[in-house]
Amino acid sequence: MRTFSPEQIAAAKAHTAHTPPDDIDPKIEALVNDLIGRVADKWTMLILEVLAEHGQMRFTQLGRLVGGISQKMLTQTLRLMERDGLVTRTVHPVVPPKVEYELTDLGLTLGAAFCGVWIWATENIDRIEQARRDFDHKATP
Amino acid sequence: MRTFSPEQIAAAKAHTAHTPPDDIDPKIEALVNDLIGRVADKWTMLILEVLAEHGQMRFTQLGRLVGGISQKMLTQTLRLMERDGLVTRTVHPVVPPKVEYELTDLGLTLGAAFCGVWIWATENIDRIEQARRDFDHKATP
DNA sequence: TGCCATACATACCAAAAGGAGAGTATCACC
DNA sequence: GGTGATACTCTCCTTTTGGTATGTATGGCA
Repeated sequence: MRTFSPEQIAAAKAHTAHTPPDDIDPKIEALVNDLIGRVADKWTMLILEVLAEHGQMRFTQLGRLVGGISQKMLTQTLRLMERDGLVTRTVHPVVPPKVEYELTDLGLTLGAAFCGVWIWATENIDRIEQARRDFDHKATP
Repeated sequence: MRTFSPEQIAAAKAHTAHTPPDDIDPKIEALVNDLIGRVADKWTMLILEVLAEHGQMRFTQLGRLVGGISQKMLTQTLRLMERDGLVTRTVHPVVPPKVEYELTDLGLTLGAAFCGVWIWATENIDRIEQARRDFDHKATP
């Protein structure tokens, strides 16, 4: 995980920098909220991470590396990601079947964007666990 | 939405820059994955956004601004966010009750981290909708 | 003497998510 | 002729999620 090149991270930061985000079109906003809901999904994020780390990969291997994902969820999530243009799916017509998945440019930039959240989580996990302990302690003294 | 100060964004970017993310402690990784699953939730993100935009706010008003959220989900999500140390909850012992919610520093930095994803979504929504149209077109010609 | 406002808690119910397991197609290999 | 490998799909079932509707406490106000 967290394996985005410095160039990718720099690109993401450049985006963040040059956009003064102050539009409030309600229609766009709804679309964006939906999109975020779609993309901020557990399996989507984990698959994104594995593909960013390992590049092109086959179905079963991908499932192993993600860990704890059922075939159903893996297929489903990969299809949605393909539909959104985040991954490419190339079928090699051989027997036994061989299908390879790889991130598109769009997928890579999304991975870079999520990188900030991932870093936030790794950096603040201690504070959050402490906050939880405090909260639970106050609740049940 | 998208109302983080330039300083916050700069801080988030600084984080992204100085951290060479190459640890692979499996225990930490699991914790981080859980945390992300917790935090990358639809209502959490929307509440975060509203609080970042408007600062301190009361329960009912917050619900109105988030839009489309039930009382149950609002209470539930706010409790979880409070437990994680993302918001403070101050009860004014008056009648009728008055409770105010406000982001903590931790909440603000999380908002800043998500900012990149939000910007990614707004910038790429057209490409994604196009990708979806292409995909659906190929599926049903 | 009601009635209202606020910030919940609680109970019930419908819908959706997601896991387990079996089935399928095809060819190579033993 | 039977077995195995791969990438699925399909069905059944359980768990989770989330909405609605209702209850509650309290004091000011008409």
